[in-house]
Parts: sequence; structure tokens; C-alpha cells
Amino acid sequence: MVKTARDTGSAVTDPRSFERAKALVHRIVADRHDRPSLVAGIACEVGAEIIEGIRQAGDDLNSVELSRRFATSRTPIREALMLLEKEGLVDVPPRKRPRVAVPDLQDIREIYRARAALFELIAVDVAKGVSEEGLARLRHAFAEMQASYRAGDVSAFVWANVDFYDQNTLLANNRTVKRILDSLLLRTARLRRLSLSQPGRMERSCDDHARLLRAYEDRDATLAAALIRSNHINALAALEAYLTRAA
Amino acid sequence: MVKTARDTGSAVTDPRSFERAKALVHRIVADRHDRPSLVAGIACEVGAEIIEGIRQAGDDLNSVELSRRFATSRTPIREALMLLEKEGLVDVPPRKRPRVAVPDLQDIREIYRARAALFELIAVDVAKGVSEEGLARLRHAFAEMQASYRAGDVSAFVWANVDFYDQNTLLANNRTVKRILDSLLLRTARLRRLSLSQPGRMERSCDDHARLLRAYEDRDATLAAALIRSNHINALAALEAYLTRAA
DNA sequence: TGAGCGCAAAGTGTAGACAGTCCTTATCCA
DNA sequence: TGGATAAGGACTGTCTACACTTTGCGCTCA
Repeated sequence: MVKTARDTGSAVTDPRSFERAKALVHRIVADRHDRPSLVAGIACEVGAEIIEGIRQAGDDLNSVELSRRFATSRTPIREALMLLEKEGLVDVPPRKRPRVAVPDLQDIREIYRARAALFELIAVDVAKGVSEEGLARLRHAFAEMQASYRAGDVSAFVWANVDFYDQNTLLANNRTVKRILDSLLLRTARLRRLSLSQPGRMERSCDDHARLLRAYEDRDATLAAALIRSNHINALAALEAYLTRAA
Repeated sequence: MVKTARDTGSAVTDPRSFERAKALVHRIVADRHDRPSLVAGIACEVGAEIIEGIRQAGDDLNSVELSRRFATSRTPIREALMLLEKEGLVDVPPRKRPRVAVPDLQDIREIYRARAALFELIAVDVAKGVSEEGLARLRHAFAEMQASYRAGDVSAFVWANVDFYDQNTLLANNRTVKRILDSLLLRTARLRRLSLSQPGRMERSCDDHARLLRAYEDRDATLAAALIRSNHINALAALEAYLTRAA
């Protein structure tokens, strides 16, 4: 149907994963305006298709075709694509056809480093002020990650990992940083799966997160910050290894 | 013309400052698509009016009225307002009139902390790799700050300060972090003036930046990171003091 | 007087149309 | 054969129109 400019792994067809992707786009795009909106619905659907690899980097996003598919006029389609452009999922050049954004290696490096810096901020706050209930939630999310790892389910692991970090940002109670991190997550969501499907990556990630959890239990903010940073550096290294090998 | 929900200081009428504000909005909103665009033009104009305080927090942004003023239809107006909403300058509730966003104290705190975390990242990179030419540019920007301080021109100082930090992000060569920082800057641009007009703030800021510059000259990344963090903490403290006194 | 109700005006969200730009393809010339 | 070019179709940016929602105001009734 659409031609591929740069293949970044095969499409995910698991409907549960697709729903998770849609929800992820939704909470960024719809933000606090939680009323159902035509534009937000379109953005979530198309955004999830990009994240799940159904639409590959470089694919055309023809507004006429999309308006037919969603049985609306082009106005809401254009607005939805603008939302996705702001999140870095879509590229809308003036007077030209919108396309699925093609992230380059520098972008990816920058995103991981920015994420690391902001998560350090989060980790310090969590370590300093986490309640027993908060710890329980983190443990629960971590248990999901372990279960997915044992089941060898990369897709489930990715989303469990998202949940784990979500718990962090929620506990730190910082909307601004949460928004930025969510936005950065969106851009790399597609790639995380690739990074984590590297042999040994899930196991290593589990170890790292176990240590982070212990640092939280000990209320050791400095260690937690260092660990969360190294988590990100490791993830980036695995991803870079994959991408350079693929190229 | 428009009624004020919450006054956050008087409007700036200096046309040079207004042009700077417009340019600031432009580089975020138009990003790399540098072709002149109707939507971007409207967004810059309205955005600058918000930053400069010509439109106060809570003011209505009626799309019909704006379309009359810019002699266009409502479609590009709506798109421009959506862009500004993504940057946190405007609030567009569904089915209700768009308004100039009203930042609350928690938002402001979060923004300053996020900025501090990301600027640390930038400072480390700059300190590690800055060339003699880069240092010269930083010194030049700093000299502008000092000149504005001596002239007692808060508005000029604010923009000189923006230039100084711009040099930092440019030298670190990190587009992603630059984009995020620009966006965060936009949200607080209006408030920075208030913070810096506090007695002694400009002088203190000059001292802080002089020390930062020395850290760069010594290629001391750790010190530079610490200094840039403390700059932000100081600025936030001054702003909080002003806002609580005003309330 | 004051709270509740209903109506008119104002404003938003979407549709559909049109002009201008871009892209593709077929044709021409070297 | 290969590269330039022009015509046609495809697509975008913007405009106008319209249905539906919200808002503000005046009226009723206690």
C-alpha cells in the first residue's frame, strides 16, 4: 500500500500492544482535555500505527486518503497530523505531503541523553519522598517486567517498562517533566522494542531496574540518579549497536 | 479591549523587544520549515503579544476577531492557536473560547527545574568541548548582559541573557534539548523580566554568569553544571519571592 | 431581591469547494 | 539510450458555509 523509505523492523500485529500505543498517544495529544474529540481520535489511531510499525518511517500520510478512511473532511485530519508533528512522529513540510518522520542517529542519541537527564531529576525526587505504597507500585511494575522477560515477550516487556517509568513520573508529581518525557518516549517507542530484542538486553534491563528499586528502598537519591542514567546509556548503546549492524 | 484575568505585570511597549519575542516564537513554531507561512506569521504575532504582556493571562483569543484582524479565514487562525497551545502559551479547551494560558506556581517551579536539569547537560558538553571561538561568543553575549545591567535596561538584559543561553545550546550542538529548552523558555519569558527586575537580581545574575564563563575557560564541566543549576535555582527563588509578594 | 429558566447571539468544529503548487508521467530532443 | 520538459493529475492551503454548542442576558416566579 505504502512504500518504505527505511525499514526499522517489522510491524507489530498484537492488538493489545496497539491499544497501549494508542493510549500513549492519547494521553499526550489529548492532555487534560479528556472529552472525546474527532481530532484526538484520528491522531491516536495514526500515531499508534506509526509506533507499532504499521506505517514505516518515510511513508506518505496523504490527507485526502486519510479523510476517506476516517470518513471526515480534511480539516480534522490536518489538525491531527499537526499534533503528531509536534510530537515528532510526523513531518509536515509546507506544500508537500506529510510523511512519517525518519529519526536519525543524532536525534536518537539526543533523545536518550535528554531522557536520562530528566529521569535523574525524577529519580532524585522519588528516592527522597517515596512512600511505602509508592514502592509497592514500583515493585508491581517491575514484577510485570520480570514476568514478560521470563515469558520472552518483548512487546509486553516494553510496555511493562513504560509502566515502570510512568510510576516514577507519577510519584515525582511533576507534570511538566512528565509531558516532556512522554513526548520523548513517543519518538523512541518504536525503537525501544528493537533495543530490547537484542540478546541479553531484557535480562540486563531487569538487573538494572532491580538495583534501582533497591536504591529507592534505601532512599539513596544519588545512587538512584546514577542508576537511571546508566540504564539509559546502556539502552542507547544496545540500540546503536543494532542500528549500525542493520546499516 | 480584552479583560484581564490575572495581571502579571505591565505590558512592554519597546518595539525592539517585541521583535525579539516574535523571533523567539518563530524559531520554535516554524522550526526548520523556514518558508514564510501564514500560520507561522500569525502564531509569531500573537505569541509575541502574549510574551510581551500585551495580552494578559486569561484573555480571550476569539478566532473570529483574530481572523478579522489578520484578514484571513478562521482555519489558519485555529492552526496558529494550536501551535501556541503546544508551546504552553495558549489554552484551547474543546468547544470553548481559546485563552491566554495562566501558568500556576507549580508549573513555574517545574519548568525552572526541568530547565536546570537540561542546561546541566548542555553545560557539561560545552565545558568539555568549547573552542576558543565559542568562548569568544559567550564572552560577547556576557558583555551584552553587563552593558544592559549598567544601563539598567531590564528588557535588554533579558534578551541578552537569552542570547547567552542560546550560545550555550548552539555550542553543545543538541537540537532536541535546544527545542525543549526553547519551548520552556517561551513559557517563562514573560516572568523572567519580573524576576530580573527584582533589586539586585541583575547584578547577581552577572556575577553567576561570570563564574560560569570562568568554569568554561577552565574546562571544568562539574563546576559549570553546578553553577548553571544554581543560576536557575536563584532565578526561581527571586521569581517566587516576587509572585508571593504580589499575591 | 434573587434564583432558575429559556432564548438569542456569538463562537466553535467540520464540511465542501477552489486556487495554486507539486509530482508524475509521457513526450521530445540530443 | 538518457536527460530535459511540459501537460495532466494529485494534493495542499485557505475560504466560505452551516450545524451544533456555549454564553450571556432578560424574564419569570417565588
